[in-house]
Amino acid sequence: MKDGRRSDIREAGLTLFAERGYHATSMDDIGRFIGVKGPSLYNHLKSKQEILADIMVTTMQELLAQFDKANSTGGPTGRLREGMAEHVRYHATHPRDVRIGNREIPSLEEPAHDLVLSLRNEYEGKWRALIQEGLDNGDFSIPSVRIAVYAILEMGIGVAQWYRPDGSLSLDQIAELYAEMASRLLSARVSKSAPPRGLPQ
Amino acid sequence: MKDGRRSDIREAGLTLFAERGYHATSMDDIGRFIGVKGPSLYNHLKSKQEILADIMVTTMQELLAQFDKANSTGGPTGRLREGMAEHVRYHATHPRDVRIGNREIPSLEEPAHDLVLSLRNEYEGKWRALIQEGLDNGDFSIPSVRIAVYAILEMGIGVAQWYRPDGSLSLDQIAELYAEMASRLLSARVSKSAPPRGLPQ
DNA sequence: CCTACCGATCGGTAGG
DNA sequence: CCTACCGATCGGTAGG
Repeated sequence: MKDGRRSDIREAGLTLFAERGYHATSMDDIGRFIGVKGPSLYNHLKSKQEILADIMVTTMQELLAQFDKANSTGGPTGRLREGMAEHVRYHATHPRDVRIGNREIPSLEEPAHDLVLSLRNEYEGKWRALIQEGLDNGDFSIPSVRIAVYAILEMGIGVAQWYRPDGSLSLDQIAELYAEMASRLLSARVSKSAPPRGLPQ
Repeated sequence: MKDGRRSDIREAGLTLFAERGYHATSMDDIGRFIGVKGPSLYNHLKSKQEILADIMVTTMQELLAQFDKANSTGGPTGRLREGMAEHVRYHATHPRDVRIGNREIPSLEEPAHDLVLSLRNEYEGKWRALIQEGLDNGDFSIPSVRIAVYAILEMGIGVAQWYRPDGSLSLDQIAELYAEMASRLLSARVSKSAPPRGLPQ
């Protein structure tokens, strides 16, 4: 059942699509990356498009699953901090997936295109619900839930563009810093259940 | 001197590169957009790459010029608010340019590729200087200037993806909202020179 | 501004 | 897994 070649091809697609883009990567390029000729890839898949769809759908499903874990218990302030930390951790540790996910939407064909868009909407919806809840119970203060969600998600996505594992801040420190920035952005009240942990400086 | 066709071609490139991507747009597509055949374009330019380079270099130069105007006078808090409002206004009103600028960097050839990267560095450097100044004089409080700059710029860039002129908030209201979010993110002290203007709700 | 055409490259198939 | 090859499409040129 486990097809090792399938995951080799996926890995090659992740690297090459992220570096050059989908349309600038040929099947020969992908084959060369794993040491075979282009046409040999068709023993493991039906089309180039299949590689892209697999990457983009799986990425959104993983992101949703991670968020659900972080968003399961506690009040809005604590869940905001945990959710943001997880959002940042995911983007920092999956830079190729995220880069492709934000860049190749026009390159996706149906039905994967619609599926990915609906998964993105689902993810945004979970965030809207969380922030709306905090607004309703007085934990947060912000003029527009929708715009706050855009701002918070977008600033976390950016981490994928600059994070390096050998940087001066650890991933946990960076995740905590973004959790703090998201809290400030919403003027979140300090909660007892999730006190801010120590930040550098 | 004014070659009307040149700006027609640029406009076509803006629309098509933003929608489909550079490599997924052919010279015939661009020609069709302005009502000529693909080969006729070569009377006005030397290569497809020239269209992309023109778009990306001009965009970064405009963004830098806009920032310099907004960042010219006052203390860090006021300049932060004005700079952020202008950053957001530019991204909201140039969605195609910005989308191309953030997506087609790998499609750019030298020397334009290096030029655009250095213009981006210059833009980030101006923001770092502004925030460092506010940190030094006690207007701002944030553990990492570099990460705060990434977060602030990135959340403003995101506006290009969702802003519509016929939305419920005006562009000035949106710009002001982002200026407020950036201020909160930096825990900016309220300054006398640039009091927060009225926000919706 | 056009038609005709070039060499190169593409995704994918045939056949072994 | 390979070689050989297909039809289509690409950016760009020639020549008018």
